[in-house]
Amino acid sequence: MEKEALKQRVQLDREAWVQSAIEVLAEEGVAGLRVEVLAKRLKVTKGSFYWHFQDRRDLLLAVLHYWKEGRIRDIVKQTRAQPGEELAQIYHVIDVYSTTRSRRGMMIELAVRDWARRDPECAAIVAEVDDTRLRCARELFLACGVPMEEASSRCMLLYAYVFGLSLMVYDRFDSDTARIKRDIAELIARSAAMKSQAPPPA
Amino acid sequence: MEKEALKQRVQLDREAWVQSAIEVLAEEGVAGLRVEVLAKRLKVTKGSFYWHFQDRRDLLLAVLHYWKEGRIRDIVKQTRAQPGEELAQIYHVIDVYSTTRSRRGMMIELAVRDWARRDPECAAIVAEVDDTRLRCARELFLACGVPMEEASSRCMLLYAYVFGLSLMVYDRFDSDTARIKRDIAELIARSAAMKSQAPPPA
DNA sequence: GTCCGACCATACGCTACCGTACGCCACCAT
DNA sequence: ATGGTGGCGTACGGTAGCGTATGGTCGGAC
Repeated sequence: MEKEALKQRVQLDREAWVQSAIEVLAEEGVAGLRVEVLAKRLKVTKGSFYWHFQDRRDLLLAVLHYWKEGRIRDIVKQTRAQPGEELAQIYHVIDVYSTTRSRRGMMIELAVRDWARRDPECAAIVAEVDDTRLRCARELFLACGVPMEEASSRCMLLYAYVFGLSLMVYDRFDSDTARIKRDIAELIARSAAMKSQAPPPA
Repeated sequence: MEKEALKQRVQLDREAWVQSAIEVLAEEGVAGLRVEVLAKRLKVTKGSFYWHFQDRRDLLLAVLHYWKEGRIRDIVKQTRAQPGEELAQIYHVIDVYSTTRSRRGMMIELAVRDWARRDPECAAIVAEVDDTRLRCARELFLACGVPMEEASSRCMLLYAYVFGLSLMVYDRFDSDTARIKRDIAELIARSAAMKSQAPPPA
């Protein structure tokens, strides 16, 4: 019998630590990601931690790679579209990132990016993820008939917008932020070069 | 005679501490903004710090308000345009934020925004700054003949874009990022509703 | 049964901080 | 000159966090 089935309190492995670390990362940022805090959250002591990890840096790098793998998996899944559905998929991508639905994911994203500003190793990971994101999104625009250079610009605008949006505090600016987001999605996704001019999704 | 003139080592005041704190903030983020580190940078001990400030929090709030005042001053200056020069001014604003020229200012901006994600008091300050920014930029669009709702959307897109852009690592994506930035500026600034269709600045 | 190794607890030294208490000194007004 | 005060240094207690050393426990292989 598999041990996971009956025992509530399974032995921890690296992945359990990493997943818990990502939780803390989302809530507190890298600076708040401390060994003893994490151990307390997992209801063990750091004796366990230093069994699974060389040191704190070892955990951080594991978190980074775990995050990268997950992101790239999600990206290729999100940017896969049936022929003819590419524009709708673009709208979907914008929607996913710009609404509060995926708040947790965005918190992690922002924490990692802030981290990357001061850690070259982290910046390299972010560079990989961004490169993948931009290329995948560009494919969608290209499939819609947008020429290469414009497609590059628009997908860059797309991601810069969604990340930047979650950095702003705009409650007081306009009462109808939903309309603004819809209009912006239009501006980003809709090109004069597109063949299909189907209306955006409701 | 004024004492500043001859003595290299002037007595420190609150503002000197705050300015130095903003330096550290840009380099290390709020988490790295420690009293004793700052004191060492100013070549004094923390005995001095606790003379000028109640505690660390007191400094942080002072930094926040100093930053806010500076931002709002810059914003109103940046969004002031001669009649007929409004579109050029929009391009200028995009340019200022999206190039590496004002790297230092952007580092502070990002540090403050990351800070705001976990500190409601900081978030309130950012909200004020964002509100001012958005309203001032909207005026520029309105002056260009863009209707209210579209002006709101475009200025929101503008700032979200410039902040988001500085979070991304896109070196590997395209060799000609300058062209991409120009094209994006076009997409953000140029509306079909505009009366004047003057070409963008070189 | 016993032995081994995976997993974890405990205890320790060390450093970086925070905040406080208090002492020192230069300078200014009287 | 002298006392007061602004500005800073010094010293201290306390906490949080990193990493190490070492011991305990429990399950499985034999």
